[in-house]
Order: sequence, then structure tokens, then C-alpha cells
Amino acid sequence: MLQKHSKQREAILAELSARKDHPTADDIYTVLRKSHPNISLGTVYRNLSALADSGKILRLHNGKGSDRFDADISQHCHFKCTVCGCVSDFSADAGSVLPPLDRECFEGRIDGYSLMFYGVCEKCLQK
Amino acid sequence: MLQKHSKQREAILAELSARKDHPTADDIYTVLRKSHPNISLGTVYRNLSALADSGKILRLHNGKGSDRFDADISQHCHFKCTVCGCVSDFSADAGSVLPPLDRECFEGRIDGYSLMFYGVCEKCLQK
DNA sequence: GTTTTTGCAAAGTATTTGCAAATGG
DNA sequence: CCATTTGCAAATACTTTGCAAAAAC
Repeated sequence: MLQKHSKQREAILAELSARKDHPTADDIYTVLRKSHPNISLGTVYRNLSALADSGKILRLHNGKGSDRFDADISQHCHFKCTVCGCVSDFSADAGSVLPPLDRECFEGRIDGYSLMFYGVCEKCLQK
Repeated sequence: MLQKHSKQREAILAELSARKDHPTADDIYTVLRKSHPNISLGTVYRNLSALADSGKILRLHNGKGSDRFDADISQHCHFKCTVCGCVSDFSADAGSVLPPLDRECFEGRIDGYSLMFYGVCEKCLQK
């Protein structure tokens, strides 16, 4: 199944790449409607899923909230504020946080991991 | 809002404590129906949420699948098989996997974290 | 008795899907 | 042209919620 180019997918990836927060599908949809009045939310979901499945972006599962997406696919950790729900990059990069695992102790195959910290962000602490 | 005892909550916690897999709300519902024919799925969800909110159990967010619950609240990591979807405890305990974080570098407050490994479990590798 | 919890069904939220029309190569 | 993608709306999956009756204290 060959992948064709589409303006919508290009716009979605461009928007995601341009921002440092970790928007939801709906966040992206809201922004893109201005430049692409007929784009549909289904298309945004479809393309974000396709991009995530092919490894071009990262999907961050977010418990009760919507999934969030990240165009930075380098291994890094995230922080979620339990007050406002914002998700930000965590400064320490994964390599320095996670020491090499002793994979001898595990019978399966480890392909990756997701490390999310929870707490209260600076802004919410100040309120 | 004082908490009263309920047979349903007791049964839910007992069932969850008795097993080492990490069942979904529906898994628990299915088992408990045998001993409690009138129990409802809503009650299972309500009690699991209450138990998780009060810290007596752990809720494991699970991306597209249902949330899973764990009566073992000691800090530990999980492993999710991307083939069969099973979730198991990861042998290394969190203390040895995560070195002390340099919290000086982060302005917010960190209350906890969730570390999930992804890959293919032993059984699925053998197929 | 008063308050909490339950069962039930309906509602809600996030996401996916079917399909005919539009677009890309 | 033929395959993929789109917009739209309906469907799905999981979870929460409103409410009157039942249980707990």
C-alpha cells in the first residue's frame, strides 16, 4: 500500500513540528481549520495515527485525557501536570535517566519504553 | 464524605489482590458475576476508580486498550506485550532502574512516575 | 433515619470506520 | 485511470453518571 502525498498530512506534520507543547488531535484540528477550512477531525486522527505507526512521530498515551503527539522522536521523558494537564518534555534525556537494563533477566523482547513523570508544574505551583 | 463498607468493593479488592496479572475492569466484572450475580460493571468501575484515587491500588493507563489495575502499589515497572496486549510486572524494581533524579533542574514538583516497557512477551516470541 | 452505595440504563468522551467523491501519481 | 486520501456522519470502545432503591452505620 503505497503512500501518496497529501496536503493535509503535510500540514498536520508541519503544525506538530512547529510546536513544543504536545498537542492533542483536536488541538491540531482547531489550528488547521483556519488554513484548511474543510479539513475534518477524522483526517487529523487518521494521519496522526499513520505517522505514529510509521515512527515519524510519537503518540503519548494520556490516561483519561486525549492522546498527545510529539514530533520529536528522540528518546526522552515527559512530565504531566496533574493540575492543568499540560504535558512537557522532561529535561533529562532518557539515556541518562535509565541505566542499561539487565536484559538477561527478561525472557521477552524489549522494543522501547515510555517514561512519564507526574506532578505539578511550575505555573500551577505558583497559584 | 465518609466511606462505608460494601461487599462489592471488598470483593473487587480481594479479586484484584489475588491475581498477578493486571486485569481490566471488565475482567474483574466477569469473574465477580459468578459469586455476585447482580453486580454491575458500573459498580466495578466506580470502586476501582475510588480505590485508585485513594492510593490503595494502581491504575495502569493502557493506550488504546482498557485501563488495567494492580493491587501491588509498591513502585515497580510494567511490561506490555504489543502482540497479545498482556501486561506483566517487570522484574527490576523501580529503585534500581531509576537513579535519583536531579530535581534541582526541574521547577515543578514531581509526585511520581510511570515506567512502561513495550515489546513482545516470551509466549508471543515463540509463536 | 441519614448517608453512602448499588444496579441499571443512558450519556459522555475519544477515536475509528464506511463510503462516495476528490485527489495524487 | 487506478490507488489512496478525504470529508462527513455514523459507529465503536471504554468509562462515567443520574436516579430511585437497597445497604451500611
